[in-house]
Amino acid sequence: MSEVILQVALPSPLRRLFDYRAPRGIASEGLRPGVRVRVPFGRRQLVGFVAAITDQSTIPRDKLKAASEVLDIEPILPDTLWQLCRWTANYYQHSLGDTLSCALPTLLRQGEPALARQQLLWQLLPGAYPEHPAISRAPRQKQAVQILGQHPHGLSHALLGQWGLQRDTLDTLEKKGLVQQIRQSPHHSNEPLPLLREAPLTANAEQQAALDAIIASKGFTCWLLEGVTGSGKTEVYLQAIEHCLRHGKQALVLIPEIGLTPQTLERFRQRFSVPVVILHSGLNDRERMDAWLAARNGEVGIVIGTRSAVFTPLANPGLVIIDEEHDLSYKQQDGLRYNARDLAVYRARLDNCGIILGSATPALESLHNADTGRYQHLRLQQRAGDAQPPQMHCLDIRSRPLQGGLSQPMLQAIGEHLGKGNQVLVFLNRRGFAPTLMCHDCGWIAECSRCDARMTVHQSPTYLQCHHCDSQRPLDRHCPKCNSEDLRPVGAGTERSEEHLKQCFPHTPVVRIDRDSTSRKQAMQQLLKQVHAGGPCLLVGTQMLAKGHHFPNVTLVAILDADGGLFSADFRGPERMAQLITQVAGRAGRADKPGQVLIQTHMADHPLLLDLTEQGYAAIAHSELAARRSANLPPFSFMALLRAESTAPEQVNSFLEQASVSAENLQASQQLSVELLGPVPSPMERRAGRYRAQLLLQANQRAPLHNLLHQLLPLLEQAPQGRKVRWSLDIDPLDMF
DNA sequence: AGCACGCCGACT
DNA sequence: GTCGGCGTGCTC
Repeated sequence: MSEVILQVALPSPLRRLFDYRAPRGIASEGLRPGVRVRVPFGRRQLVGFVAAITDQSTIPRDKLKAASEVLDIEPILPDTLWQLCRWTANYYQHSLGDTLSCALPTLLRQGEPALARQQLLWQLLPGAYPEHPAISRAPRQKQAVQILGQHPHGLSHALLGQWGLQRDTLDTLEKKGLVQQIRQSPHHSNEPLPLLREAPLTANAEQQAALDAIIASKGFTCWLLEGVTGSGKTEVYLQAIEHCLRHGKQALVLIPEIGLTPQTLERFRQRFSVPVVILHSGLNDRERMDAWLAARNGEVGIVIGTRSAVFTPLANPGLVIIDEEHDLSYKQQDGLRYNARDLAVYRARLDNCGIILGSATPALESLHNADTGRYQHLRLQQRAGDAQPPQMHCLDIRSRPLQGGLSQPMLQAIGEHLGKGNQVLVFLNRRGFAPTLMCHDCGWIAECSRCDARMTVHQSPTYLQCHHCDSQRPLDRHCPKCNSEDLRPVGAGTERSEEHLKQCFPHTPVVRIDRDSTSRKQAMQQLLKQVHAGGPCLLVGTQMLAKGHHFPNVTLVAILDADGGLFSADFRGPERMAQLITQVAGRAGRADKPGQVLIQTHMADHPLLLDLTEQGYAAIAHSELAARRSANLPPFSFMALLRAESTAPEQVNSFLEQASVSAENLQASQQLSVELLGPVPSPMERRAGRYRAQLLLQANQRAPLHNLLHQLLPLLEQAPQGRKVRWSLDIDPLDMF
């Protein structure tokens, strides 16, 4: 007589399964892979996932515990999503249980039943009408019947309350047999609604060509929709979604973190009358679970969300859209370090549906995939309404004095645009007043005590802040080295540019948009109100300004510092710089007000800047890809980064050395196809009081890299050195810090 | 990761 | 005398 053994994936960093006996009194037929179980684990109870069911275990009988509870009748995830999670855990070398937990909303992770909260709705029964004799002398009841007659799907108490209708009115009607109460999940709709609330816009030739391609295809296809700013990518998304909905399928839309602007969402809700759920940070646990279940049960047509929404289950998946696919916020930077864009492509493959990656500045990885035919390349090069692309020029600031980060010619250009009643956007990717506080007598620089970094000067209130660990302290009054009192802020951040612009243009409102000025909720919307009013004004801000918003009255974009990207230690520096400048440039102008972009630089003849200003992003992307090819960098090779940190630098080194030796030994028996670079200290060796170093693994093919990692990770988990440091593995790292 | 067990310093 | 520091080991 064989026994039923459950192999359970648990929310723990341990990358293995744990065997349990079936709970007592549970028929084994009720147990299927994918159901949640509550199990005793050490001294606590955990919610795990049945990964497999067998009849034997390598664990001695007396050590096997019985699961305490089966939490689901059906597997909690549809099959393709279950497969996606398994693939994710394997690809990112992460515990399966942890991965599955990441994919579930908090309440389900904690073992709540997978049931949406039911809401009670009042509905008319047949035969109820306002002139019914039973209510002829009851105006309240008459009103209720009238209102309910207009809402055949039913109305909740809360909504009826808005008309001033009380519970007892409805109770009386129920007794008279005119209304009934029904239970329903909040997203449920029981009658087909008209699909569209608003007619689609007329697509131009390019948009139509893209749509034709998307609509014509069946099954899995990945499209790279490369559309310059203002070319109407969103309209293509909307019409592609419409097509998907018409076939009774659901659409999943991923947007970058900062892209969650009310404007974007409003556009979806305005166009479609089908239920749309938006998974945003404002939802509480219950609302999140309800939305998740509604998506899984096929009750909503469209799901919109950020990175983590890639794990939202859909009953009828039909289309996936990744907006601004190059955006870095699709990569999770801790724990399970997945890239939602890459996972979404794999998910679409599993679901056998289409996926659109949209961007004005596609990632080089995506362009390469389009070049090699893995993705279908669709281009939108025309701006709506015949608007001209902005004219870009470099402003050589070598040996020119800067005030508040601004050169004289830049100030002059700003003055000219303001003089014509237009708005100007000043972009500086550095918040605070000044990036450095320096002693004018001896050259001492204020540094962070916990990081290898300089303190940033902030003003009103005045203090020093480290932008790497957030530590703060008051400004020094004397130089600690030479006791001089002549300490000066050097360089300019957004606060200083704002201050200087206010002095230069005292009659023009200056609006600063950065993390500091928008930390309060709604502060951003408040600040932007003035800008959208349309009068002359100056906008100063960091990359927060580069995303999501459009400023039709801005005719000049002033980029104060383009040099950062040219010197960057990271090989992706130029790509990032080109994307950022192109994105900021795209914020400006409209058909009757063409935009101008001025870029301050010390390297006006740098080929990268020349290419960008004269030929645009596509040209840069091409030459950068060529450079990556010859340097054998991604996307022409594949990387994994093993990072370690600890307060004790020698333990960091000893762990990574051990890892390096293990990796070499593993390779000695095979061929040496994975290159090991390091261990080396991280570019910023000390951060928040911890020493950091890394070992880079690089290979020309994915397979050997992953084979090696597969064997290496168990060794690292066992290594005694690993217990003393914090370490993590980043597959396909996007930044090297 | 938790959570316990276990063996050495400053405190009511 | 105890409370508590975090090293080490285990979780089916």
